Amino acid sequence: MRVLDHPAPPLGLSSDQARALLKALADPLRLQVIEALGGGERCVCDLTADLGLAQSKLSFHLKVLKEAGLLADRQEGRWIYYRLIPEAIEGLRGWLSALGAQCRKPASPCT
Amino acid sequence: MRVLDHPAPPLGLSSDQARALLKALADPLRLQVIEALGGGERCVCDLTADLGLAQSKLSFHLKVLKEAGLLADRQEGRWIYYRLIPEAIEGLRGWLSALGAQCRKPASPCT
DNA sequence: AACCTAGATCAATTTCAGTTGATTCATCAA
DNA sequence: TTGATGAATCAACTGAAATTGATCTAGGTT
Repeated sequence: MRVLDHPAPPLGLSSDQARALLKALADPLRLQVIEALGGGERCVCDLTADLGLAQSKLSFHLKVLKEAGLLADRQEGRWIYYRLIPEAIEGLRGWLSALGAQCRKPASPCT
Repeated sequence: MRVLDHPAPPLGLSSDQARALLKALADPLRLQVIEALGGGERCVCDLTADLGLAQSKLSFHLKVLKEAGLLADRQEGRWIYYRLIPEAIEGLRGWLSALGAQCRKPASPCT
């Protein structure tokens, strides 16, 4: 299930949606991919070369990122171009801001 | 190494720091902990009870979150209180906003 | 048609994070 | 001091996710 397929509960991700995004991002290789795509759309062959990865390895991680809703792809002839979906990142940012909001009050001391 | 121990490169997290935070957050149990602490500081015994976790299990995850720089703890008698470090969340948000910025340009077609 | 290349997929393995239960440590009470 | 409790730590186990190399598919080319 794609995280962003849902019409979206009014606005703002559920915990689970956020966690899926976090998990997808929390891998060194995938983060490199994300950062590489931060500069704009790229084809798989370029990514493979730039990151120096085995083809099946990259393919695996692209799939994970795509299924998480972070990437979209598009075919053109025999090449496939991947790009970031900025709304996914934006959604995660929004979710994070809800977290930090009200956490500064001290504990009710423990009995 | 604590992610937030560094005086911090001017402002803004490194990739590695961001990844450490993402990884720490990308676990269902740890996310529950974070959300539980969103309401304010809590002692471990309360968290254990609220989340219905084995003690060593919670302890393990608290450690992960603390080492990632997301939580701080404080001892009071025999109890230990944990709280969120909102700056960590804030830092991650900032890092995310840098990502989505310029990713909308199409690929330079692949040769 | 035969062939080549970009990329996805699959099965087998490896790796590593999370779980479990036991043990240890420290603080407080009797 | 002894005993009890809150919490961290450790070693052994489990399982999910990543890596690897091979195979498969589809689009182009000749």
